[in-house]
Amino acid sequence: MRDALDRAGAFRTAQALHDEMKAAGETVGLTTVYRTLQGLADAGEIDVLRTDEGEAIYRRCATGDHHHHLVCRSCGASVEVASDEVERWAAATAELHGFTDVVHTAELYGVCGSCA
Amino acid sequence: MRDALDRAGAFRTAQALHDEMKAAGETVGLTTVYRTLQGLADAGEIDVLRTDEGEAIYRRCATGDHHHHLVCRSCGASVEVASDEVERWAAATAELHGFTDVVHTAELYGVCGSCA
DNA sequence: GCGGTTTTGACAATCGTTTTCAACTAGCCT
DNA sequence: AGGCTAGTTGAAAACGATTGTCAAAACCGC
Repeated sequence: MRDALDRAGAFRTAQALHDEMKAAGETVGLTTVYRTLQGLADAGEIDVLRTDEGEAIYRRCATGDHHHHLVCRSCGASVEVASDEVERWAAATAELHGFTDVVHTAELYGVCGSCA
Repeated sequence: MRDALDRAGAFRTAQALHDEMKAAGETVGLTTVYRTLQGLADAGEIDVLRTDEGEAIYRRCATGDHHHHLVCRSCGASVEVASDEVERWAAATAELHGFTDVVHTAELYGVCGSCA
């Protein structure tokens, strides 16, 4: 499964991943794909985002550290970006309004150079 | 419907809103709630986010301008925040990696002062 | 009132995801 | 080997949010 995600090198839905694994000759059930993805996500080995339509998309990232993504909405390719600015902004904003235990999401969606 | 959202003053799922409207004595079908919310969202009159679980949550915001949210994960209360820093970061990052037509999301989730 | 359009909402259908459960494996003890 | 147990698998059923269907109800200009 990790292999399949690495092969993709981009964000994929569980079902897309399943299709690709089947196409690659692997015999695996959709249930197992969901289960394994969930496990990897819980273990922090892969990142999970939600599309506008609410579908979960998964990606194996180079680092387990906190970071954000610049995702191509056409092919799913993505760049991992870290940003002190965003971290500082999030922390400052949370404190300003008296919120605690704050986590943040910050993702960029566009069209990559190859797809344009 | 707008009234109900205003009354809530916070992010709500379609179903929660439906419950609250029923409780307030309004007779309205869940279908209509979904339909109306969709219409308002398309018209840019309300904001839509997705929870971690993929559910859509809706909120009537004070401004139609682009902004982000600091949302309480306990009661749904939220603060609208605008940030030049984030806008600049998004634009610069997109350009750096050759992405075009980039939109971004940036939301903060925490626990508000009243709920803490 | 009266035909025609629009809005409504109960219900069924859809779709992503999770659960169930029986079949299958893998390991392990003897 | 043979048998026992625990863990893993995947097909099919269940689930929950959302959307589609369609007939009934409300509205409108006449």
